[in-house]
Amino acid sequence: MALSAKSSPLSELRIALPSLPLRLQEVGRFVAANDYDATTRSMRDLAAEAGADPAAFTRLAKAIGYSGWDELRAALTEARRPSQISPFSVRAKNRRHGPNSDVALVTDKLEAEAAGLPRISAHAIADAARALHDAKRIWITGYRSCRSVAELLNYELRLFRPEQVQIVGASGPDDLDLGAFRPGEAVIVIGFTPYTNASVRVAQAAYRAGATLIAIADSVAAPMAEGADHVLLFEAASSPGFFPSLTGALAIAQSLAAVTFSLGGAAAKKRLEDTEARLAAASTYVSEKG
Amino acid sequence: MALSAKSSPLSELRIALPSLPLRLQEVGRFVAANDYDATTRSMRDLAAEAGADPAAFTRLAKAIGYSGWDELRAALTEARRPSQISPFSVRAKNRRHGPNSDVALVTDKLEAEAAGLPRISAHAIADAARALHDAKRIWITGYRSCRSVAELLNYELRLFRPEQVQIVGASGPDDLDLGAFRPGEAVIVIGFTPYTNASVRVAQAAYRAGATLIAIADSVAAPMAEGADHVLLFEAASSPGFFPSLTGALAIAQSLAAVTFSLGGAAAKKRLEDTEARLAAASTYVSEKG
DNA sequence: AGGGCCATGAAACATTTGTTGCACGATTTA
DNA sequence: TAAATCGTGCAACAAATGTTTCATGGCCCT
Repeated sequence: MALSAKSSPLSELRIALPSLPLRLQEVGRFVAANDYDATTRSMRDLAAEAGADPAAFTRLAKAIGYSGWDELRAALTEARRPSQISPFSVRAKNRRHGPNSDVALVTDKLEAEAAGLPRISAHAIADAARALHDAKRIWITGYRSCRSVAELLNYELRLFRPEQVQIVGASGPDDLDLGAFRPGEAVIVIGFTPYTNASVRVAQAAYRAGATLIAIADSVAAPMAEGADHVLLFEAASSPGFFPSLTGALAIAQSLAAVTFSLGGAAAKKRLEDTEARLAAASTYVSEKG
Repeated sequence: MALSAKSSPLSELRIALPSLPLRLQEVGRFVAANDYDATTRSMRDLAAEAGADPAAFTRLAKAIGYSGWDELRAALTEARRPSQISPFSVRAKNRRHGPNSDVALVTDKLEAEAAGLPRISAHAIADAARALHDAKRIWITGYRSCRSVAELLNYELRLFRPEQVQIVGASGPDDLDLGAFRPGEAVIVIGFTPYTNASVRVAQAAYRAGATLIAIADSVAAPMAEGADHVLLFEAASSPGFFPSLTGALAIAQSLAAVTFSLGGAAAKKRLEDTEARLAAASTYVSEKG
């Protein structure tokens, strides 16, 4: 079984990389970034594109334990070979118990989540996005594990609508924000069983203020979905394991942001580009290499 | 680029196959059945395995309109090249318009994400979880949109290991935490293209300190994956839309937490129950209705 | 049957491949 | 400061690559 401690050539490369000479690091990075070309094109060809000496590739291979470039490339080729075994056959054996029950747990979890995603209603999301598009201001709420989803939504929406989006409670006690809800604004509340009192309070405040309420929840019976103009459902409990799954909620949040952006048209695009340009100017990102 | 928009070289081959000489048909079938080997191994090598003459490969290539085997192989190689990630601006364009384009966008996004999830390596996650289980302390890092994933991971892990988990930079400047990394501790860094400098700094600090480095990234070539003991890959660019998808990263984070919890056994379970009991006592949750 | 045609395998060809020895320069050590 | 070590590019090397040529053998047509 291929389960042994032997790892892929790319991991070997990655682990050895920091302890390598400068030039070898360069070509090592190049190989890692272009491993498909590494398996198909010639060493000299790669060297020309990487702007390095052909010999460096041979030396790199030897430095990480191969007899030469040929052997390293062969390893990369095998690692890339399309798997002939179907994932189902793997699933069939070693169920539940045994040395690899952890792996089975992960596999189950991922498959369950993948199966859950398409059940999300695309129409409902598109409708909610239109509501967001029309909103003068957008408030976002999520407590406990849902806070992460709330923050991602906040982040993405602020990329192209910086002044009009904020998380409830971000700049002080929640209660202050609750009084600020106005008609024409949108309030998003994210949550699932067991529901936190705080999120329900936010939903009620939004409802009373006449703001557009968008609930992202695991059930239409969720208390924060009461009186909501839009309810977007995901399956929190669909996955095996001990914590409810947030993948569905996150997928909804991302779709919501994407559609809202698309509704924003040229203006939104301009805003996003400005933001990206500012980040680039502040050298937030690692610069691209040739 | 030899010819204009032609179909894939493999279909060209299949079409021309019946009108070819006997021997060339055999070779052609072999190429069609083993096109991965055709792109990676040498002509003579293939000939030996197919039980044919090396010259037959050159003749086959010429028979279907290529200048030689090299050119045919180049075409096969390009046809097999993994779909490259297109930059944001390119992806933003060429969207179809129409009344329901928004709905289509959501559907595309969800389907793509569902398809991407099962590609995550369950083994790698299980291994990383074991490393987390053994770690004396766990540091978590994620900037910009990845911060949301980092915070979810932090939240879930703290449910059963409250004193040993923290987000880098949560209690002051990042730099203070970077000096606190120790061998025996684990550092998780989450990120994708374009990579923030800050996340790379954290990864390097972890490496230098001898801590166990776990990278959750979109590529093995990611700078914060260099020297990492575990790399968990997700597809950020797999989904249509304008922002990279975090669903994969989130699924990894949740699986990681679930497996780590399961490794924690009875002790972890006790911890979780205590936490839940405390939250219930503080009446955080909405009480069940009859 | 004979003559032309084409398919086929083996061997020789010019290129290109991965590798290695060597010299130069930078950095470290005594 | 001198010696030693290491990293690096260049150039020459043998091996392997794809291609071509040539001789052979089978096939069809007149």
